[in-house]
Amino acid sequence: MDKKVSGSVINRLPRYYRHLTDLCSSGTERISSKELSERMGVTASQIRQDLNCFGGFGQQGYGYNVEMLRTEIANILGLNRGYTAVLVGAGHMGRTFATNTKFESRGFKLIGIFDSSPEVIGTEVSDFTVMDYADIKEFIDENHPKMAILTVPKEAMKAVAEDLISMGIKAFMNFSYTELAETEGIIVENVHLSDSLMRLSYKISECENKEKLDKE
Amino acid sequence: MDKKVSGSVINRLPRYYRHLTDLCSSGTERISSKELSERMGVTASQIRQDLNCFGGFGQQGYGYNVEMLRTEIANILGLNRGYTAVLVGAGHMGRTFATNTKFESRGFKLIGIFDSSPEVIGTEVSDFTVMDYADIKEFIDENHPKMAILTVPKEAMKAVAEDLISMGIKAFMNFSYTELAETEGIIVENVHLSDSLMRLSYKISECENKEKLDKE
DNA sequence: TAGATTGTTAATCGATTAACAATC
DNA sequence: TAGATTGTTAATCGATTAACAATC
Repeated sequence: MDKKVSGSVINRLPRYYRHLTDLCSSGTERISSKELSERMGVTASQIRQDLNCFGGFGQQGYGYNVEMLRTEIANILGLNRGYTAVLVGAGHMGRTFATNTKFESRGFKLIGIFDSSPEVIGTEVSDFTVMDYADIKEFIDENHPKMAILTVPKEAMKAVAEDLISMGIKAFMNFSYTELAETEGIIVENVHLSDSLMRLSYKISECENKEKLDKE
Repeated sequence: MDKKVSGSVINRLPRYYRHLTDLCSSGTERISSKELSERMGVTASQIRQDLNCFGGFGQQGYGYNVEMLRTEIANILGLNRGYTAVLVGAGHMGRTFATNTKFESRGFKLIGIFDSSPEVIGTEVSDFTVMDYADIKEFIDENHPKMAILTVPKEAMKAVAEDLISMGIKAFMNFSYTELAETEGIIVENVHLSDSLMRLSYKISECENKEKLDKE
């Protein structure tokens, strides 16, 4: 029925959700695509086009009900599903992500944290006791987590990913510098913080070059 | 002279850099756009188009020299500039980012870490002693950092950003859930980890829906 | 009813891909 | 020289914007 929704639209959905959440908590009841577009710095046309990929959530002459639209987007994103997740690698990044992330309101439920280093196994991370990676197969066979968060060193990433794929995990969030390729049937979201840093570096250089040119 | 390079091209540059770094360390000397395209899962055409925004780095009949191309991209990204950076907010995320990030090879040099909480001020984070945020103006006036990394709670983000802008900071990397708008003359790179999580949630739901349909 | 704003179609713009002459 | 592969132009494709009839 629905034709495939483009990647650009999907990438914008979390941003809509974020802005609608803000509007909700500031008590706004209704908003027009025009008002929202001004807040977000996009065109009203784009907002209407994007939303209409999923259905007609607005009302002519009125606009959109903020709370209703927020709920619709949450459903589209699957934020109500509570997919189970395990986190592998309880180093700095793993501990931070496990501690800071509101999994429940982002579509997931964290159910276990694993590491292979003896100094880390058994330590506490935000309500969890870090388990031995050697026991992960048993855990997966029992609990069937939907997703794995990989916060392991980049040298280990590929082996761990293959390992987990062989145990039936089909979705990954990968924080390591090396990227995990999206192969058949496997869903991957790569997070590369250093890419963001490099993009920022580019923008600063570009800006400096422009200033230099302006002076001439 | 150069016309404006599109955002899509810039977004891909760090990925090229990453792959070229891998090729370098595996000792590969030359690569054709075709080979690289297969490794990266993009078209050879796109690679050639992208690179030619910045110059002709290849040689007909030969391809590209890996090391030379990597250096060129590093220069384009400004990774050799060592822009000075301060980090504000030494909570979990701040400490992790300060510790895990290879600033030197990503265009930056971290020169100071700040926080406003008395329990955190004075503690050590990877070679740095956390300084009192109350003293940041003095520090900025003296050292003129180019960029600030914001790892503060979302409630504090906007006030801190305005504060720092008034002290002359023009570029930000923002980790807080609330986004920092790109206003005139201010460069911003927003990193929203929960957006990535939501995108992954979408992809998993989409995939499940498809499976369900296939069964019918 | 009159005004506002949607949903949707059509027009425009930009990005990606294909093709090929230039040339190492 | 012959083969390979670039740089670049032209063709295609997709995404964004504009416009407007439908309708609350």
